[in-house]
Amino acid sequence: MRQRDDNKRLALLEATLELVTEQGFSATSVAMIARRAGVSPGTLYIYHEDKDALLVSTFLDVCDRLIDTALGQVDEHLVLREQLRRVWVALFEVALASPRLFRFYDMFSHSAWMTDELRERNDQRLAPLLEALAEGQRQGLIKPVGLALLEAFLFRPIHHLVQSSGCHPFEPDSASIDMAFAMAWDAVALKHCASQESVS
Amino acid sequence: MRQRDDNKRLALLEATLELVTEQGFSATSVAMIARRAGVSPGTLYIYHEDKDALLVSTFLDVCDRLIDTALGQVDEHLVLREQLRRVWVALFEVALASPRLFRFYDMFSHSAWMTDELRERNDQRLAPLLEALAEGQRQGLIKPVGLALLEAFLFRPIHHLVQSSGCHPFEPDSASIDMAFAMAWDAVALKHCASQESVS
Amino acid sequence: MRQRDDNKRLALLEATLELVTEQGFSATSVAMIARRAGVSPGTLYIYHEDKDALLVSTFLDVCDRLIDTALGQVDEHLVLREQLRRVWVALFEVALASPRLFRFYDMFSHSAWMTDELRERNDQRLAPLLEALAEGQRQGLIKPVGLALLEAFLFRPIHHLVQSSGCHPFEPDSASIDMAFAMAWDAVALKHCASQESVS
Amino acid sequence: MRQRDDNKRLALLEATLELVTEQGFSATSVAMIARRAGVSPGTLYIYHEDKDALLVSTFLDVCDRLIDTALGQVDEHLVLREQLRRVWVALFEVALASPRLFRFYDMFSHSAWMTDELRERNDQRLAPLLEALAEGQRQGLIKPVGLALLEAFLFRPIHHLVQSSGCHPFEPDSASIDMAFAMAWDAVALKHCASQESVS
DNA sequence: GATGAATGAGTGTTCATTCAT
DNA sequence: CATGAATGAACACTCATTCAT
Repeated sequence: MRQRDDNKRLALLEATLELVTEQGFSATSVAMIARRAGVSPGTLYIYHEDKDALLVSTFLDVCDRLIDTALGQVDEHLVLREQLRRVWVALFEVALASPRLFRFYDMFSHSAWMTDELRERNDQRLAPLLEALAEGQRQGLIKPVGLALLEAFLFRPIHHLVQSSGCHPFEPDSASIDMAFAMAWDAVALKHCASQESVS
Repeated sequence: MRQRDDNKRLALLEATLELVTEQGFSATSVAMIARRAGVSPGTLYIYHEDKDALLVSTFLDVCDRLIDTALGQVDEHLVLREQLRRVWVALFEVALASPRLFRFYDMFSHSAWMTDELRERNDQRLAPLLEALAEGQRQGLIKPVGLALLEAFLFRPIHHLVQSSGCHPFEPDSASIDMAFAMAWDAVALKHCASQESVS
Repeated sequence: MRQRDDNKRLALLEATLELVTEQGFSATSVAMIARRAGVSPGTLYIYHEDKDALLVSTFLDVCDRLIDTALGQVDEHLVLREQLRRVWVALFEVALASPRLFRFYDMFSHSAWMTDELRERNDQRLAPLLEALAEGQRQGLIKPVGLALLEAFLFRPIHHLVQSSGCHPFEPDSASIDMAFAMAWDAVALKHCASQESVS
Repeated sequence: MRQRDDNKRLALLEATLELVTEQGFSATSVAMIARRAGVSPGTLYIYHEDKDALLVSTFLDVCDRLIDTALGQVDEHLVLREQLRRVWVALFEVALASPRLFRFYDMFSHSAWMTDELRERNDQRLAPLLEALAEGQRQGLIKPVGLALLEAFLFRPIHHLVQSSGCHPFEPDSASIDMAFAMAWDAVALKHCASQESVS
């Protein structure tokens, strides 16, 4: 008997990621995904219950790759600002290497497949980062506002910038990323005059 | 594709807006839209060339309602900060009144139907607002950064906050909106110590 | 706008009757039925919710044709034995004219689609005939036994005989039918010696 | 298609019997049968050439169990009427013990898988019983009619009664079975007035 | 012999679109 | 202009069968 092949599982996730970001959810058929993954349509259903389950699995895989990238930079020995800067840099680097990751994440999370359950799962996986922010608030470094606001100004802009969609391009070179992060930091930091050099 | 009955045209746009935000693009069939709008599927094709054209028309309608809301607050006689604050407040008000507007905008703009052409059209419609920002940069009020960055920190967060999606709710009362706007302003403003009271 | 076409509805029922009796339920695809009926697969779904509903509708149509044939012979002015004889003759005639009718009836009624609800419906349609039998029992003409037994000996044998399946052929000519009916009558009749000539 | 493990062979037949009577032929997949039998789909093909062969084998197994039950009661030392009565009683007992047997028999024999070849095989297996009837005809006990008619009134009603399908239940207790058999006997017997007490 | 992953043709069903009325 | 019946290609999914292990 053949063993279940992890290569096939990954090939299906990768094919889904590619095709959905190229053509969109509705234009991507199960048959196309199977062909691109090099398996037959029937095989797809050994690894995934149905098309919806495949999309969700792909989303979870994408989320984990992004979240692992971010969490890999959380290091309690560094000051908060430096931790966050490294998270930013790491995410821009992964966006350069695999532009589809953020694209798929955004497509899925704005689709009708997105659920609160999935949102909560990701939030829990991000707990170390969110805890670092909470600690920053307790230390008076971060504005004492709700998590929704911190997310909106710290993380959301990343999604906008890495897709650099449309008319106003953003070139993610080292200097640009530093400037972008400085703006994020200004938004969330409880500032003292001395810190103003962040924009110098 | 003559347009005789404007009621029917609007009913179709409204039905599309409702159904797509409820069920998603792929789960929304032309027949469902027609039924919700109170017309027959055949009639739909008198007003719209095909399903794609209907989705794009709905998107343009949604964009115009949001853009008009924003532009309605641009008033050269006010200082830039106040203009932007009014834009923020107006957008939150419209989000409360018609939550589907932002939801549809985000769903569509992250879908495969979004094109650079559409993005550019919206940018041109937003010209007065973008021009006000450019003037602010010339006056040394706004950080001298590219438009992508200003968008990312001034407008993107609004989309995040009005959907208040998921675990971290954002209650858009007057105080919360002011605080949120203060963060946006801190992100983009070229600050002097005196302005620090924005977070007080 | 086109009107719903009763010819199409009937053509679908007839095509189903033909194909199922020729090939069986599982070997008969929806596409085959549609082609035989001269419509497209999609059209089938305008007239029937799904394949199951089409099969049930065909069954009901078949039942009604058989039941109407039988009930057409019920005439209170005739003695019971003559009424039943006419029912028998009429059913054999319809079996000769449309052999598929009994074949489909039996195939369906022994399949997993058969339900008590359908059985009850047919029983209610047959009420006049069953009532005549009950009256016969009150008059001492028919053995005072349950309906299941009367059915088993009066009607079930018809199904067996009209299909004349297999090795022991039954030629439904006038004399044979009369003999067969005599046997059915002997089974259910509360007999007196005088009636013995029924087998003469 | 070697047979090594007779347990597996029997488990497959039993699983087929159960699933087909529960769900019908088309709803019963090879994978379901294998799972119910506790083997893998591949193993099934060691014991049976394909699905059709499995169904036919199950049918033959069911036929043999029913035919053996009937033939076990044929005893030339008894008068014909008593022989037939014992056949009836035995078949009702097996129907009570294994209701699926008659159900499967009827489902299969009304399906498109039924062939004249199978019918003939069963007929040959039933030869002793049919021969007893022929002998009865020669002795003037049984009406001198074709085998089709004798089958229709002697055996067909059993199938109807043991399934007791639908609205008119038949309780197969000893008295009811005797009454039912009396009706069958009346149908086929060449009667003399003296025998009338059968309905007393 | 036994397994179950793999296959791909085939299924029932949907749906954007057309067109006779 | 308006209708909704009709279409048929395309879809997601199943399943009898094979075969590498």
